[in-house]
Amino acid sequence: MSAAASPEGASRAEDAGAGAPAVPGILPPRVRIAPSPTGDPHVGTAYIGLFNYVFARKHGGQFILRIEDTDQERSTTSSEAAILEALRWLGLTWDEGPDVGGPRGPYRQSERLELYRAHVARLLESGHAYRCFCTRERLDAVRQAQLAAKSSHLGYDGHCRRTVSAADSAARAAAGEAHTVRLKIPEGGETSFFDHLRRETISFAHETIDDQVLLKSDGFPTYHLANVVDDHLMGITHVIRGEEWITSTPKHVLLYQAFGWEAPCFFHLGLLRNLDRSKLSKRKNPVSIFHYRDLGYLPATLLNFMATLGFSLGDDRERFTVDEMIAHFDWSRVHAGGPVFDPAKLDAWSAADLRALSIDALHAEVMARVLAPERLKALLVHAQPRVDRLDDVIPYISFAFGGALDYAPIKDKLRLKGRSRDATVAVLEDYAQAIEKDPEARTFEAAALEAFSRGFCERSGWKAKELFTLLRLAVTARTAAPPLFDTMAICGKDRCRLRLRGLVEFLRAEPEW
RNA sequence: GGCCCCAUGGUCUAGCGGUUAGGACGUUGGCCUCUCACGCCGAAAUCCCGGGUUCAAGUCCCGGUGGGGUCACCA
Repeated sequence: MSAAASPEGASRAEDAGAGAPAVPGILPPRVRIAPSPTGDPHVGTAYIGLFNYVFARKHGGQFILRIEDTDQERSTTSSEAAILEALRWLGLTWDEGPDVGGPRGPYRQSERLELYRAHVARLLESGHAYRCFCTRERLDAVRQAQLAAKSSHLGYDGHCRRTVSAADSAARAAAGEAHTVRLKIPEGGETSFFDHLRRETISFAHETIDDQVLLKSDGFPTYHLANVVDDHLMGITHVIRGEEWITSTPKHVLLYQAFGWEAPCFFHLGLLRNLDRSKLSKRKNPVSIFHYRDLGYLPATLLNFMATLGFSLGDDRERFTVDEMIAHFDWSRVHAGGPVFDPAKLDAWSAADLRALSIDALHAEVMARVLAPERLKALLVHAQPRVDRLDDVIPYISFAFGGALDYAPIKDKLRLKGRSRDATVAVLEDYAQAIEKDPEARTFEAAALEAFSRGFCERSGWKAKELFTLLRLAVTARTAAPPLFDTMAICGKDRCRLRLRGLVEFLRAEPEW
C-alpha cells in the first residue's frame, strides 16, 4: 500500500533548522471535522471546526465535512441537516462534504460500509484483527467481575483472541454466527504518537489499551475503524480534534501501521468546560449552536469568542475577525488547556458588537432574525383572536422573545396545590430531561410535544392540568398565553430549555412551602 | 481506581530567564446624566505547592497537589 495520499504539489513543510517544523506535515493541508448526527449541533463541533477551518484557510488547504453516522441507534437525518445549517450560519464553509460532494466521497459513513468491510477483511487476513463471538452477557459479566475485583485494567479479557483458532473463527463466521471484529493490540511494548499542539510525544503501554471493537455485529464500523480508513482515503493530513480522543489515538496509530499507511499529524485541542470546569454539557450550559443563533448573537461574535478560548493574536487585541485569526494563526499561539466557556463574557461582547452596528444594519438583523416574517406570522395567528388593537400585538407576543424570565411577579402562582417546592423542581427537571430523550418530542413540534407531555403525565402522576399550568408559567411567566404546545414550539427548544432551567433555579432559591 | 492531558486574578488570556506580571469579562468606587444604558476615570484580585538548574524562574526540569479526559458493539 502506498503512503498517505498527497494532494498534487504537496510538500512536507520542514524547518531547515533544528527542532520541530514550524508547520508540521504535508502542505497544503486537508483537514476535516467529523460530527456525529445524534443531537443538536454542538458548540464543541463549531469550536473544533473553527480551528480546522482556520488552519486550512491559512495554508490554502481543504476543509472537509464528514458525517459519522455509524451509530444506527442514534443517528438521524434531521440532526445531520441541523449540523449543516448551523455550520453554514457560522460561515464555516466546507470544501467537500455530503451536500457539495467532492473527489473523495461519499462523505457520509453510512454510504461507505463496503469500504470498511473490505478493510476489516484485510486486517483479519493479516492477523491484525480477530473475530469476537462473545455475547453481551459475557462481556457484562467480565466487566462486573473486573469492577468487583477492583481490577486496575477494565476491558475485554481477550477470550476469543486466545481460545478461537483461525479456522474455527472463519467457520463460525461462515455459519452466520454473530460476532464483532476486534483490533489485536500487540502484547508487549507501547505505542506513541507526537501531539503537535503540545509538541510532545505521548506514549501508551499496550497493556493499557483495550482490544477495540472495529466492526460491530450489525456490520457497521466503530468510530475508530471508520475514522482511520476515511482519514486515509480522504487524504487527511492533519487531525485536529478534541482531547477526549487522546487515549484512543494509539489505537488509531496501530491501525495506520496495520494497513501500512502513514498517520496524519495529530493536534488535540482542550475541551470546552462549564463554569464548574466539568466538560461542557447541556445540563449546565446551553450547548446547541441554535441556542446562540436563536437568542440573537451575531456569528462573528460567537466565532471571535470561541477563537479566544485557546487562541490569541499575541498582543492585547482580543476582538478580531476570522480573517485576522487566519492571518495570525500559528500553533504556537494555541493553548492546550481546556477553557471555561463563560457566557457572561460572550454577552458582553455581543452587546458591544450590537452597539457597533449602524442603525440600518441593526434593523436588518432584527427584521431578518427576530421579526422574520414566518416567525412573526406564526405568532400573529395566536395574537389575532386575543388582542383588541394592533398596538397590543407586540406586548402580547413578547413572551416569544428574549431569554430568561423573571418569575418573582408570579411567585404565588407557582405554588401548586398539593405539590411541594421540591416536587415541583423535580418534575421540571424530569420533564426537561425526558424531552431530550424522546425522538418525537425532540423535534419540538406542537403535536409531538403534546403527545409526549400527556404521556409524561401518565408516567409521573401529574395531572395534565397542573403540569401544563406549570410549564406555561415556566415558558412565559404568565398565566395567559396561546395554547401551551404552540407556545413552546414558537419559543423554540433552546429558549424553553433555558427558561425551564431558569425556573428551577428560581424555585431552588425560594423557601420550601 | 488504572492510564493520559492540563495548570498566570473568579473566568478567557499576554508573557517564551531579568517586567511596577499587560489586556478583556466579571466585581467594585467615582464622573457624565432627567432615569437607565452607553462612555470615561479609578480600585481590589493572579503566577497551585515543594525541590532542582541558573548570577537570576511565572518562564526550564522533576515530584506532589488540584482540575479534566478516558477506560462501550457512542462518537
